[in-house]
Amino acid sequence: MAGNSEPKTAKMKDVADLAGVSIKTVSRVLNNEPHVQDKLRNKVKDAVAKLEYIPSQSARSLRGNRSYTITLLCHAADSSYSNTIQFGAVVACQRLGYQLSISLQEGLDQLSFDQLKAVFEKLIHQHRPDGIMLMAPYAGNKMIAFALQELGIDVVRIGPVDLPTEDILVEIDDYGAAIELTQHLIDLGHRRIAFVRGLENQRATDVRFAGFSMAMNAAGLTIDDRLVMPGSFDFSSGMDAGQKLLSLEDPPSAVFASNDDMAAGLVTAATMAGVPVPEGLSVVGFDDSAVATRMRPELTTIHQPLRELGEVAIEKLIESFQNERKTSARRIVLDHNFILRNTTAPLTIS
Amino acid sequence: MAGNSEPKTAKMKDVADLAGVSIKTVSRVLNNEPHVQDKLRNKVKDAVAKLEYIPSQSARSLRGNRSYTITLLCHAADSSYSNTIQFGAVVACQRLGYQLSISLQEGLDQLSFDQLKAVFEKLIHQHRPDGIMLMAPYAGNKMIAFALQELGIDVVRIGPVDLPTEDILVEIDDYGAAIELTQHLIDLGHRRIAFVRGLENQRATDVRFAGFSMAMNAAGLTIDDRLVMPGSFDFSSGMDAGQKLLSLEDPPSAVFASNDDMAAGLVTAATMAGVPVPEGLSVVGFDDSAVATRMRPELTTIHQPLRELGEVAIEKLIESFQNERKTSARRIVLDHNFILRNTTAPLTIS
DNA sequence: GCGATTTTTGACAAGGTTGTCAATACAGGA
DNA sequence: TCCTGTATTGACAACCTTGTCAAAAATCGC
Repeated sequence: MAGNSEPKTAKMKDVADLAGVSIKTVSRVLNNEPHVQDKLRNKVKDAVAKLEYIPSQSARSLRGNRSYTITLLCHAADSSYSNTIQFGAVVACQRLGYQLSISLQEGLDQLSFDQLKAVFEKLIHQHRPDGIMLMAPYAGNKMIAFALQELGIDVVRIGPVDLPTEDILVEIDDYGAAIELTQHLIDLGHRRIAFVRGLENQRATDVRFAGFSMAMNAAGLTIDDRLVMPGSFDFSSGMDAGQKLLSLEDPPSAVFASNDDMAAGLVTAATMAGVPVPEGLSVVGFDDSAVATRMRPELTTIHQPLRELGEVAIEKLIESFQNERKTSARRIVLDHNFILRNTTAPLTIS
Repeated sequence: MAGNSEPKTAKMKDVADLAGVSIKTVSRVLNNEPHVQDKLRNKVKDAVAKLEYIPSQSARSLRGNRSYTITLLCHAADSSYSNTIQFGAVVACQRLGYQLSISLQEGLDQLSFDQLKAVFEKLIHQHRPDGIMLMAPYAGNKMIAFALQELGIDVVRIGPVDLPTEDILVEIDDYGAAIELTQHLIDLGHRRIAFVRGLENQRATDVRFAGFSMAMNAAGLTIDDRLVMPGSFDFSSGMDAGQKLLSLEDPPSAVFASNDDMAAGLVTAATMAGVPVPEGLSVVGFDDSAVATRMRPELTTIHQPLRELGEVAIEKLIESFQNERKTSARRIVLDHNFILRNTTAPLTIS
C-alpha cells in the first residue's frame, strides 16, 4: 500500500469539470439521452476518454432502480451446450456494460406453481436482475414461463419454444435442420432409419422428430415405431439406444440422434458391438458440440451457433428494456450449418 | 400491473420504526457489529423477519464500498474442469448471500504488466467485486498475481500454485497423486513409461511431472527423455503425443497423461494406430472429468473434487474478508481419489 | 424586432445504506 | 454523592448517480 500514487478513479464531477459542463449533462451523454448539443456531447466524450471514467454501478443501480445485471438460470448438468451459450451471454453482457449472474436451480421441474413463484420471487427480490435468461432444460417449461410472467420480469429464452408468453425467443430452425439431416441419410440410400428422441419435456425433442418425420414421409419412407427410441440427451442414453437397436432382428442402417452426446454413445455402442461406423451404421447428431470432433470417426451433425445464440439473446433482452416501445422482433432465428464428417456413408448392400 | 396490492418492499427505516430503534442500530444488527444490547438485537431481528426485509445491495455497495459480488476470471475455453469448479463456486455464493459474476478474459497471457493492471483496474472499478477467484490457466500466472496484489484486492486461487503472494490457495496434493498414478503403472510391471506434459506456464505441469519423476526414481527406473512429450491439456495435443510415441522405434508400454483430455486423445491415437488399450498400451489421466467415463475403455485417473474445490475457495475467500484478523489457513488441501478403470493392465511381454 | 414556443442546460433533491462523531446511559471508584 | 471512564445509541453526512423542474438559450411567427 505504500508509495501508492493515488490513481483515484475519476467521478462524474471530474468529467464535468474537465468538459466545462454540469454533472447532469455528463449523465445525459453517458445515457444517450437527447437534448445535448453535439459540441458538448463530444467534449464530454473526450473528457470521459481522457479520465478513463467508468460510472459506478452501485450508484446507478441505487438511483435508477436497475441493477445492470441479468440472471442466467442454470441447471446443474455440466454440458458443453449450456456452457457455450453462457460463454456468448457473458461476452454480450461485458460488451453492453451488464453483469451476468449465474443462478443455479436444481429440481425446478418437480415444484408446484406456487413453489416456483416463491423461488423466483426470492431470487428477484434479492438480486433485482433487470432480466432473466433461460435455456434448456428450463427454456421450454410452461410453469416456469407463467411464474416469471406473473412476476413481471423480462425474459429471453433460447431454443425451440412454443409458449403463449411475450418473452423473447432466440433459436435456430430445428425443424428445417432435422429435415436436412434426414435427407442426407436418405440421399445416401438409407431406408431403415432409426431416431433417438431427447427428453420428453423439451420441445426440441418434438420439433426435431417432426422434421425427421416430414423428410421420411416426403421420401415415401415409413417410420418403423420400433426404431424410435427414447433418450435423455446424454451419452449413456445414446449407448442404451444403440445397444437395443443393434440387437434387433432387423437393425437400422442409419440413426438420427437428437443430439451429439447421444450420437457419441451410439457410435460407442456400435463399435463395442463390432459394428463399424460408418460402414455398418451411419449416425448423425445435432449441435456440433465439443464431442463431435473428439470422437472417432468424427460426427456428421448440425452446427448450432451456440455462442451467437447466447450473445443475441442478451442483446435482444437488453434492447427490449431500453426501448420502451418493444417494437423489435420477439422471435429471432439464426442460421445453422450442416456439417459433413465421417459417421455417415452410403448404404452398402450386405 | 393493475390491482397490485402494493407489496412495497420494506426499507431499513421501516424495520427501525417497528423495532423502535434508530436506523443505525438496525444496520449494526444486520452487519453483526458489536455494541448492541441483546434485547434490542432480538427486537430488530424479529422486525426483519416480520417485514421480510432484505437490504438493498446497491445502497450497501455504494456506501460500504462492497458489492457482495465475487468475480470469477474465466478463460474462453469450454472445459469440463472449469465448468465444474464454477458450479461449486455458484453453489457456495448462493449459500452465503453473494453473487458470482463471470468475467471472460482472453489473451491475458500476452499482456504486459501495465496492461494487465489496467485491465484489472477497469474490471475492479466497474464491478467493485469484493474478491476475485482464479483457476487454470490464470491461477498460476505470476504477473496476474502481482497485478492483483498491487490493486489490493482479495484473491483465491485453485490448483497447484507457488506464488509469493498472500492469496488463499485451494488445491489437491497433485504431487502425491502423480506418485500414486505412476506407482500404479510400475506395480503393473511397466518400465518404459511415457509422460505427456501440459501447458508450460502452469505449475500443475511441473508438479505432476515432479511426482512422476519421484516415483520413477524411487523404483530405480530411469526416465527416457524421448518419452517426455509436450502437450497443452487438450484432446488434440494428446493425439499428437500418442502418434509420436507409438511411431518410436521402442515405444512405451504405458503413458501418464497430465490430464484426461490428453489421455482421451492418446487412447484415440492408439486405437487408430491399431494398438489396443490397455493390452498394448496402458494410459492414465488426471482430473476424472466427464470424458473419463465416456471414452472406451473408461479411463484410469485421479479424481479431483472439482465442485468442492470451487465451494471451498468461495467459502475461504468470503471468510477472509469477514474476519479482519485473517487467522485462518491460507492454504487448503482437499482429498483426491485414485480411480481404477480400464485403460491400465499388467505389462504383457510381447 | 418582440413575444411565444421549443430546445438545451444546470441546480438541487433523492435513493438506502454505512461511517463519524457526539450524546446518552451506565458502572465503578473516591 | 459526584466524577471518570466505558458501553451503547442515534443524528447527520456521505457515497455517486439520475429525475425533476426551473432557468437560460435558441428558434419561430408575425
